[in-house]
Amino acid sequence: MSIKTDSEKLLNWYDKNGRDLPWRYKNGNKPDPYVVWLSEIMLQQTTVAVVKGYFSRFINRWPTLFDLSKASLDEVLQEWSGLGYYARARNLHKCAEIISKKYLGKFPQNERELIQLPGVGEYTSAAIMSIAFNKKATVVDSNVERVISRIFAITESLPSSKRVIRKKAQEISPANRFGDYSQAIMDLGSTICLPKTPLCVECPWEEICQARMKGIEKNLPVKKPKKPKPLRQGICFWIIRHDGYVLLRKRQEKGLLGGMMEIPSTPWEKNIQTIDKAIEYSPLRLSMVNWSILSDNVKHVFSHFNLLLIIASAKIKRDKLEKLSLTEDFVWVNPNQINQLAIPSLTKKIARVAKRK
DNA sequence: AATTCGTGGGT
DNA sequence: TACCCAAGAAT
Repeated sequence: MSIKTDSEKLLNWYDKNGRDLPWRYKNGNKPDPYVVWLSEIMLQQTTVAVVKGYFSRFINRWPTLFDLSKASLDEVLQEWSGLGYYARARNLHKCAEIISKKYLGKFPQNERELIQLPGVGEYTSAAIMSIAFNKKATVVDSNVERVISRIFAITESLPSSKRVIRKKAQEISPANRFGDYSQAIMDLGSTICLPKTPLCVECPWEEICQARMKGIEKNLPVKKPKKPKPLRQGICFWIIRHDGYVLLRKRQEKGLLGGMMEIPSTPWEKNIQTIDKAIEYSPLRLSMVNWSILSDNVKHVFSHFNLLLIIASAKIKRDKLEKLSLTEDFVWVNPNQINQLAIPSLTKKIARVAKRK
């Protein structure tokens, strides 16, 4: 097998069949490192279909890295709302400041410095190197893992096969057009070398694919079975002030949904508390209000657990309000403006159910 | 090495 | 419906 002609075959296929994506530079135009970086951060563990809208809104609001570096973290989190993995948004904000101040607005052009930036790991540094600067670097994302596993019929399971995969991916990388090649092999994975039903007859690498020769392409890559998601449960508190405003709370900066606004709730645990016990976690005392339990629950799926929330609703009277001592992470919000805040999808979901009650 | 980090499209 | 999966990073 000739490595040179194989990479050329893929590049020829890419020239005709490469995807038309909003962040991708058109013929002749030089890529903007800011655009490459922003899109790559958004695309981490996130589908193209979902990213498109977010990318468009970010670029419209902050056309350059310098614009983004002047935004507050809360503004960035608002715009990131619903995209998930919010540490990405926190790191994005931090990284923008580093690039604008330490690097005077220019991304460094070597992997050693790129990988030190917050939110930039092995994959993303290689993506920026190759796509933004057309320098030699091997991207290994889940597309590449699938393509390489099949081309070389690697039957060792992920993630332990990652080292072999990386080695093979580096061996077959070309001697030029580094950016195009990175995008080409990922396009191949996302449009031809599909997880369930690979379209081998359309694949420029059909003849060299060892898994195809053995007829095992659909079974690769082998993945270690994932463990089941446990169920966590809780009770959240929809607290309505006399003027209709609702009480929200900002979550701590780190960890799950860090820095995002939430409906106050009990902790989320394996066993649900009794209502009386749960209300002890509420910002309000039982004596101050009458709680009603909504008939509709909220189910939500996180990356590593399922959540079931019961909604307890209460209206607080004007004369009780002054007895309320709220720490500064609490805020009263117009329920019709909740969607403009830095909220995760869970908060949006709870609010939708609670408002239609 | 194994966990923790969201969400929604596709099947 | 219930899975699978996604241009992964940080710890």
